[in-house]
Amino acid sequence: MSLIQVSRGTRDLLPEEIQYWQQIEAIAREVFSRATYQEIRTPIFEQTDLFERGMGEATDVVSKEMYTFQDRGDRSLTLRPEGTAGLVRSYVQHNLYAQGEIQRLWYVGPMFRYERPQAGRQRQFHQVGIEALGSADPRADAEVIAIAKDLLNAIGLENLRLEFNSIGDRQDRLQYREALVAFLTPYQNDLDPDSQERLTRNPLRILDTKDEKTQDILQNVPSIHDHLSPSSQKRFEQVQQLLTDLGIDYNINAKLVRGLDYYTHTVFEIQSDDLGAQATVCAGGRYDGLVKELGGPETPAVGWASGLERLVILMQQLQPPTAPTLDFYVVSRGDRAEAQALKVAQTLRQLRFSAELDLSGSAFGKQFKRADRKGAAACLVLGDAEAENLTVQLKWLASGEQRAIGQSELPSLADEIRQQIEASRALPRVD
RNA sequence: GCGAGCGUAGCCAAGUGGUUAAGGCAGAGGUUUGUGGUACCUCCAUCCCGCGGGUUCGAUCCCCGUCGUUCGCCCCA
Repeated sequence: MSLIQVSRGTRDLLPEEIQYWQQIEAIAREVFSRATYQEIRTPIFEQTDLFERGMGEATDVVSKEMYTFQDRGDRSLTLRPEGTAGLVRSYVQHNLYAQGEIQRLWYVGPMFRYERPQAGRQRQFHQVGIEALGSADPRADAEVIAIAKDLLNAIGLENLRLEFNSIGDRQDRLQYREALVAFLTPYQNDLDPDSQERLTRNPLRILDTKDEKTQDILQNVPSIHDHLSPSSQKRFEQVQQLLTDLGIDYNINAKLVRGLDYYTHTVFEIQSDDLGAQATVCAGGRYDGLVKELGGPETPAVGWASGLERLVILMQQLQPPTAPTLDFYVVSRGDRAEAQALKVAQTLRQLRFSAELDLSGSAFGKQFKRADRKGAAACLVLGDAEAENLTVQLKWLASGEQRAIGQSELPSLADEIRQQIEASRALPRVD
């Protein structure tokens, strides 16, 4: 037997887990809309060029992690590895910049990277993110960070660290890059192999290596902060002040750089200790050059993305899954009764009760056993006698009390029954 | 792409180079053919221990490969 299973690095979200996803999505919607961010949905695949230009061809994501394919028209398409590039493409394509000085947008959806799966990392994974396009105001930086924190707190996560840094503008970074290479070149042969490779390709990335020997060498490395222009330095300080004013704790991390080329000035990560090796639950920063790079007008922007799988892992550590509540379990036996039971179940649902219909046709005893296991508040019972006179037995499972009511009485009794359901949930069961 | 561990029923899980591969949960049926939660009984891997190949008289157990998975590296959310 060769059963077809999910592809490597993808997985099914089964009902037991999905409640966490729905909870996060609901909270995100609420938090974002309160901050006047609007949802945007863009395609899951885009032209490959978009990501190459947007994220930088030398980045790992672009150079080795993209799901790229030719379609039947021989176009090179790529499953989006992140959300920002597509969102900015849409912003430019639809001239959203013409509609106002700032666009606040959010998105959620699947992203794809060809990587080796491990804890908190899938090939198809999901991100939720926000972007504020059109403002260079440091308050925009602080706002998006504050919203990230609001979201994570609303989900119930604590013990998170905000790592914060400025990597300046292009000029600052070019200068710093030279200084960095000048500093590291004498140690070239002592660096770990990856870092040696990066020395020519992307020296800033050496800073956040986990290799201990390389980190030792980096003890006295020149700081990016000494290479920020006065205006970059000022921005950096302003954002810090705003965060402090908001009561948001942060840790300035001069070695925090990010993997994508488009970042400028503010970069940050929010990390958790409870995730194994993949500590980052939310990351982002400012990207003042990206809109122009993708053919739009010079437009400053700032945003972040958060990995839903990682948020779900943390949530599952905090709250046990909750079973859905059930108002009614509809029990029936006999041809006429069974037919009426379906109608009764539909009536209950139209009256906005939850109701499960037992379809087994097994003995009443079995059906009650199931009702009990499902945690129903009450049963409606139909047998031959009830079918005959169009009644139904209403039985409360906690107390065992039972009375006959007419099937047509259900609508007029709905409010009373609803109150009793509330009450019965609060009561311990009677033996 | 690299390294290490793991792969026995729907789930958890014991086990052995050789007759019927423990146990638990879940599930089905029954004791209780119109009334539930406990208890008890029965059933639930008999081309079979991920798949393919090898060693062996004989492999679920040893070896190789492969796929999957877990954790880590790289990188990232």
